[in-house]
Amino acid sequence: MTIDSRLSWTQVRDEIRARILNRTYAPGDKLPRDEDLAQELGCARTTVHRAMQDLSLAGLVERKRKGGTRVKSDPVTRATFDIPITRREVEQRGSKYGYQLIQRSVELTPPAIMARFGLPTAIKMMRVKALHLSDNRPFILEDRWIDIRSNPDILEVDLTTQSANEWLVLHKPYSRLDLRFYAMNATGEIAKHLDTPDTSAVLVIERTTWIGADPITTVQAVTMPGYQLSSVS
Amino acid sequence: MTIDSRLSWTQVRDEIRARILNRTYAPGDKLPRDEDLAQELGCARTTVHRAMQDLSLAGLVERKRKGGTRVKSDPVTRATFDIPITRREVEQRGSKYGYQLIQRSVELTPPAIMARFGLPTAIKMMRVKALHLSDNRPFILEDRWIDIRSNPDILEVDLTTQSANEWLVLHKPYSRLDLRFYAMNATGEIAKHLDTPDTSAVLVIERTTWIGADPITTVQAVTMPGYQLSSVS
DNA sequence: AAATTCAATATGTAGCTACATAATAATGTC
DNA sequence: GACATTATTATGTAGCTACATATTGAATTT
Repeated sequence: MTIDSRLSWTQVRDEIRARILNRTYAPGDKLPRDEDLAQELGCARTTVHRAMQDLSLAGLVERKRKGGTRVKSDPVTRATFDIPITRREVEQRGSKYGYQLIQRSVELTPPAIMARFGLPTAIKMMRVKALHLSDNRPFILEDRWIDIRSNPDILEVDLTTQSANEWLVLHKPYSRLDLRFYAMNATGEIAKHLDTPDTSAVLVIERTTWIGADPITTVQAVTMPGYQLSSVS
Repeated sequence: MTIDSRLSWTQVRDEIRARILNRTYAPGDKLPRDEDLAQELGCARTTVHRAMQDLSLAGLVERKRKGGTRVKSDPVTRATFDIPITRREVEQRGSKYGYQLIQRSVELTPPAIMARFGLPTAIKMMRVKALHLSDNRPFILEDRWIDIRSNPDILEVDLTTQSANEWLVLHKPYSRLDLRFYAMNATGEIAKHLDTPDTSAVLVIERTTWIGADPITTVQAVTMPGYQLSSVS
């Protein structure tokens, strides 16, 4: 867009955002209709619409058909995070990637895993424990459960050389994702695999995916001490 | 849109996504031009454009003017997180919110804080340590630095009753945000304030904001043991 | 008065045109 | 051949029209 021509949708968005932070439109208030704002700012309704969509995505406003647009009463900081494939993450840091399969079995899901998927009863799933290495040092320890009903082909994959992480991300689309982060003290077995002192604090990434209503996989990825996650710019 | 009429942009997006996961368009491949895809799928270029924008935002493809669209070679899991104002977070869990100011001073920024902002030299900033309580139990301990050049009015705010967290979020817009999560062992002073055994693992949220190139504030928020962050659906 | 129906309304979506912009490819000049 | 200039091309943006859809609120019926 040209600077001195009409307003671009980003400019409109910034103007509205400024007004919200100005208290011109206070938290909980109803904003003017798109069309009125468009007329006031001298642009088309589509432009205001685009701006509003962005603000809505950013969590600043809430829109409802007919109901109009209102400023969210409790502002939140919304940020995006990228969780790359572990191999790529290691390689992008300029380190050598390594992978070790620790365990591969078929087991009945314990209650904790059923809870993650929201399953009412226990079923048999494939369980894979593996260690990702960076320059031959432990990097991430993963404990994964895979639903063999929705992914029977995983049984054919050679998991001694290829990580289930990578195979699933590349071959299994998901429609729903739950990601959560928390801290824990590395206990006996985990501390041993990560080669770290007992009770050292580690960041855990828990990732569960479904396709439709069917579970695909859930992983608990325990990162090495000092690991840090940062938002995408 | 009507089901049996033309394709909606979400349908187009899903179709393209399916093809990417199908390996019809493999990682690194160049996708057809928007216009060609539009013709093939029987919709307008704008519709394909919208779909592509979404896929680009989701991190699945990369677009460049003239260069066209290509499938990102290393797929990532992208998720969004909301960091609410602490008071709201506590209240939404149905607990009573409490707040205690621990320290309020003006100090020269140590190297660690300069690094967070990318400052070349040390400057004087306001430092605020405070404890957020949930049902009278420690919930989050924050150690905050505020640039008094860009926020002189913070000096007038009574921080014994109102948290700087809330005041800043409500009154200070930011143009750039850096969020990072990591785990640490609660040390002496932190463990004491959080009323938790020494060395227990805690999740730390570090949040730094700028307006333009100017620093606004940076916080290290140490959460209580067991705290968990989860992605928005 | 309660329930149902229906009209009004604000946002959501699709398609079209026109032009802007950035990156590449082709061309011309020295 | 190296460099600068220009044309080409694919995506990005803005505006318009038309219609879809959800929700509110008024009108109507029971």
